[in-house]
Amino acid sequence: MASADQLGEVFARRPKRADARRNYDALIAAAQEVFGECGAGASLEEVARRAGVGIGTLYRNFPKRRDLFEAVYVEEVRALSASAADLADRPPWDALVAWLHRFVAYVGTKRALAEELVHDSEVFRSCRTEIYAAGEPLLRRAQEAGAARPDATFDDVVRLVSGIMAYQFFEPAQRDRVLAIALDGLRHPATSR
Amino acid sequence: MASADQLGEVFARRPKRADARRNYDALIAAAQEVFGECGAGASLEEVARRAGVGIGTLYRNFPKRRDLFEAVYVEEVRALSASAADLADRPPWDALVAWLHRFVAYVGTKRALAEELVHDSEVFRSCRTEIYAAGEPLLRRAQEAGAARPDATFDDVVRLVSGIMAYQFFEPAQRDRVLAIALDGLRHPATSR
DNA sequence: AACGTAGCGGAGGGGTGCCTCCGTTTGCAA
DNA sequence: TTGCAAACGGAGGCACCCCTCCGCTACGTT
Repeated sequence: MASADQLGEVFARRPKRADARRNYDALIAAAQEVFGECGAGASLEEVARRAGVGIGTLYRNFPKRRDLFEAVYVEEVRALSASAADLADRPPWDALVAWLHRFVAYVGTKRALAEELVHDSEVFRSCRTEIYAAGEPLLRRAQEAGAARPDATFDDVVRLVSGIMAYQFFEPAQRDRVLAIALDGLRHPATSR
Repeated sequence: MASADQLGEVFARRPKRADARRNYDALIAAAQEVFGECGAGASLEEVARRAGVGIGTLYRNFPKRRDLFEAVYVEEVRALSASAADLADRPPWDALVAWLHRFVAYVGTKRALAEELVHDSEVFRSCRTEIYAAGEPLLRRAQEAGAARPDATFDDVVRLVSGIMAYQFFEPAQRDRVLAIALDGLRHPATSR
């Protein structure tokens, strides 16, 4: 699979020596934090600082800004896509909703990142494929079971949910209420209520 | 009304001398452009440059970064809130949907701005009040007519719609499809379909 | 234990943005 | 027309960031 190749390729860039690997991982963790807080425009020196690592080390591991973006992004995608597997035994609609809730958590901080990468990045395309491979069957299953409206594409659903959740909700109850409205719209007309 | 006071106050900051007024307006127009393109982190010198004005002039009119944000924001809000009036004669549901479409256009580029201002700004709160004053009656009317679900607050609707639209849609048809799904969820259960 | 090398880190040059300050220009009232 | 206060604009000081380069460190091997 082309997508697996791409993701594996990024993964394979991890260094082998113990200290180097530690730094690499610390950098990705720090980048997740910093990008989450400051968006894609965040300072790389801040990332290095927070990782407890010299700026030189950052640039050796990630020569271009985009390389760091990609590595962070791939890390997230791997986790999300893996999480689709353990939903197979749930009822179709529940499985879809549960996965979308995880998707929401994933997309929350990664918005800015995605927008940065969306411009011609092979890796980004692979990640999309990966996510779609994980989530699309869940939607199809719900549609085949008559639980979800048949005219919605998976891409529609992704945009529906991820957009809503990108906003900060100070009140969790409201977040659920809004998501519920959206999901009601996604339900199959005959089935809803 | 407290909100009108606040908005009027910002409005009153406009300079009186003809050349100064021209520059002030050019700055706001340029800022709308630049913030739309680059987000809230955009360079103020770029704004001045694009307005064809010295950086000093920018800082005299808007001593703090936030002042410029507020002025741009207030400008948008005035337009949006005014636009609710000419929907009064449409059927309740149609009026709501039409206004939400305008809201979408408004919110598209102002996302970053809003996030910047949301942290303790009196003016921002006034703008919220202003928008809610314009939009909330439309929702209430639709709910009273039995066209919209009664458990949704106006705040819910704002978040539902604005979140979705914050993403760029390359295909307008998809944007409409996604919005339609969300609005279906907003419809009253008994009325939908 | 000793060594070769992969990896480290931060100094530093270049660039950009923020904001202030002040000599110059210009609108407008008399 | 003239005068002056209001407004202009950009030079410049400061801060931060990007990225490169190279002398030093310490990992893992023998």
